[in-house]
Amino acid sequence: MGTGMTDDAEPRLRIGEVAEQAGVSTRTLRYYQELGLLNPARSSPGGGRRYSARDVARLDRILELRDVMGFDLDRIKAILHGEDRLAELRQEVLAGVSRERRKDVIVEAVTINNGMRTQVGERLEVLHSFLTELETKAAYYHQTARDLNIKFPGGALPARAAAAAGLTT
Amino acid sequence: MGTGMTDDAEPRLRIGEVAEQAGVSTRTLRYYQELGLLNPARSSPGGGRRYSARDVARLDRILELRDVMGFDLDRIKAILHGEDRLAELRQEVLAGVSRERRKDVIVEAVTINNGMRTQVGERLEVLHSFLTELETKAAYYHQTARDLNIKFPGGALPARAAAAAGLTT
DNA sequence: TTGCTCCTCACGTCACGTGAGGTGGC
DNA sequence: TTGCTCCTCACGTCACGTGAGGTGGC
Repeated sequence: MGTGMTDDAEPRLRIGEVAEQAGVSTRTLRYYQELGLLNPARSSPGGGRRYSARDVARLDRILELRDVMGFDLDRIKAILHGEDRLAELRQEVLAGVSRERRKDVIVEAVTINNGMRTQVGERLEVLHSFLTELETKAAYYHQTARDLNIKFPGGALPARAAAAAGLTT
Repeated sequence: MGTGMTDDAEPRLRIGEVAEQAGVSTRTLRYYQELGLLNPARSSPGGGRRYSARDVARLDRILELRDVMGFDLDRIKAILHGEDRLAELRQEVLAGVSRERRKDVIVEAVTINNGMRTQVGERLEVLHSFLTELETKAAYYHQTARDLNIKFPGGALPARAAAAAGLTT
C-alpha cells in the first residue's frame, strides 16, 4: 500500500504466446478456463484473452501438478484452491483473522504437502529401480553386440536416441 | 528341446484374477486385447479368456511403461514389438541367423534403451527438484504453525496424509 | 436351481485435437 | 485490402468406465 509498487503487472500476453511458452495448445488454455482452473486476468475489447505474469505462473503450477504428479484436473483444482486460500490467509493475517480459520488453512496445506511428499518419494523409488533395470539391460545389449562384433553408428548417442524413442514430437 | 521342461506353463488364470492382481479393470484387459497389445494364451470352450504366467508378465511390463514412463499404448506396442523381436533373436541365434538381422535388432534395442534412460534421468531430476520445493514449503508451514501456536493432530502422519490427499481410491 | 464370473455390444467420460466459419487490430 | 491471430461451436479421439442383457461351469 502506497509503496510505489504496482502489485499486478498489466496483463499483456495473448493466448498464443502463453501456449507456446508453456508447450501446450490454445485449446488447452480455453479448456482450463472452461473448468475454472485458469481465468485470464482480462480480455481485450475485441474479445481476445489477456494473461498476466501471475496467470502464467499459475499455468506452470497446473502443468507441474499434471505432468510431475499425474493428477487429474479435478484434483489439481482442489489443490490450487487450497493454495489460493493460503495466499488469502497471508493477506488477512496482517488485518487479523480468527485463530480457528488460520489453523484450518494451515492444517489443510500441511496435509496436502505431506501427501504429495510421500507420493513423490514413492515415484522416485519406482523410477530409480526402473533406471537400474534399464542399465542392466544396456550392459547386456552391449556385451551381446561385442560378442557379435557389432559397432554402433556413433558412441553413446543419448540425444539422438531420445529423439528416436519419440519424445520429440 | 527335449530337456524335460515344459516351456509354457498351462494358462489357468481368468481375466478377473489377472485384473485384480494387476490393479486394473477387466475392461482394460479386453481393450488391450482389442489393440493387439496382450492376447491371452488361450480361451476356455465357453469363451472365457485364460492367461498364462507369461501373459501376466507382459501385462506388468505394459503397465510399467504406461505408469512409469507415461507412454501411450501405440508407443508401448512398438517397444514390446522390439522386445519380442529380441526374444526371437535369442532363439534364432542358436540356429544361426544372418549377421545383418542380428545387428538391426540389437541396434534397435539399444536405441530404445538409450532413449528411455535419458527420459528416466530427466524425470528423476524433475521429481527431485519438486521434492526439494515441497520440503521447503513444509518447513515454512511448520514455522508458521509454530508462530501461531498451532499443534497438528498427530506428528508427521505421512500415511494418513497420503490417504487424505486421495491416492488411495 | 442358485450364485458367481464370464461374455458382447454400446453409450458415457475425461482431456483435449482438429477443423469450420467468422471477426478484429496492425 | 491483406495477413495474422483471435473467437466460438462442434465433432473426433484415446483410454478406458459403466451399465444392459445374456451365457456357462461348480
